[in-house]
Amino acid sequence: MKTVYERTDVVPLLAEIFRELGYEGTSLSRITERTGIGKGSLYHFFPGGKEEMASAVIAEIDAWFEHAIYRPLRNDDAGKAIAAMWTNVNDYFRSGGRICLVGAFALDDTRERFSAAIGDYFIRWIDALCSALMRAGCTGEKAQALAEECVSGIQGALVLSRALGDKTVFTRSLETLAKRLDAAVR
Amino acid sequence: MKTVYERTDVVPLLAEIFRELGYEGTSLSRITERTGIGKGSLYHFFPGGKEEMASAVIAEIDAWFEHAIYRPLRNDDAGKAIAAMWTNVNDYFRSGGRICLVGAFALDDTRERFSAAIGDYFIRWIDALCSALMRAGCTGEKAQALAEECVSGIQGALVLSRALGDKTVFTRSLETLAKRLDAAVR
DNA sequence: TGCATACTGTACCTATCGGTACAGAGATTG
DNA sequence: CAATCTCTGTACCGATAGGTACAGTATGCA
Repeated sequence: MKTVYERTDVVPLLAEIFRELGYEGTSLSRITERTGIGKGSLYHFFPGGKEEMASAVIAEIDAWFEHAIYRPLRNDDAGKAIAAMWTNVNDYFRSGGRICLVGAFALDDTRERFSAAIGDYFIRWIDALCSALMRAGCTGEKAQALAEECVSGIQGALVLSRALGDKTVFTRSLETLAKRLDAAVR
Repeated sequence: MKTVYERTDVVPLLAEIFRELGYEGTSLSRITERTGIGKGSLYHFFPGGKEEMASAVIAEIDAWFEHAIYRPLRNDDAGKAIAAMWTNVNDYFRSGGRICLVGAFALDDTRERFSAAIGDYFIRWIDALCSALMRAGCTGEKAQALAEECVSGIQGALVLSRALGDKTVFTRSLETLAKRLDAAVR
């Protein structure tokens, strides 16, 4: 028996590996070892090699956030979209058990390879949240500051909860941030 | 002419390289390329190889924070120590131009190698800040939450400012956090 | 001055890195 | 059924990884 993959199947598997090992820490042999997918298949789907694999992963993550978080924040009822953001973020990051690939890539030299996509991911998150906050009654300045603080706070919470090996740090941080938005809006 | 190093001279040079390239991204040849220090010297100072180099770097960073930030927070006048923390943090991280090596190591698999030291660095920071806040009049619960929020917030600000390539994100975040502590204390 | 110690450069080792080439297997289509 | 297209496994490539061995050069101290 022999498993046949499509590109679509492979990207999420790659995502988990890049997330855990980082860009430099991810080797083709580790990918094969953990997924069973050989070089032949990998280079068939991603002729650009490792860099294209990571690019595809970032693009998929970006698309998920766009659909599940950014678009609702921009278009739907502000209060509901913000509430949905918190539950989606908590689920996506497995209550602190999963890190943010995009944030991790931003920290080291890997950033140079993907700086445009990395910047975009965060700027669009902040802009979308800012838009929701303004529709909910915040002034532009206040909304911008709060949005930045939330996105930054989520990243910090991921770092700290992983550093301490304590997921409750993440969930607690999320609650604090959510309350702060709530207080600013009502 | 020939430069002769001591271990003490080498550690800060290594620190900057690990910071920029990450643990996996740092190779011995890159170290030699950027410092002029050859393998002979490196393995003389660090017989345990790359892992011992990174360990030494973490230990030095930890010692710096202990001396410049944690100890004052625990022992000196609370208000002054907190104020000093903010300026020291801003200087140390070059207003967002430099990342936190310990936080970066926490994010990927590198964490497994240094988890004890990583956890320690953050737990001691939080404890020290918590102690200062309590001496300044906060209740234990409130102090703990604020301390966690500040340390986490600094990490998030580093991630976000680097992701956006915008140092003002970092300095602005620091100001917001500082004001929040100030408000809680007075 | 002589000797031990601290440091450095070079040559070399094996394992693995990312990447390429390509023939063959399976399914899809005419 | 034949031809085509998509996917896969294997064998390879040169380059570089981390690490070792060791002779040579400074340096500090008696």
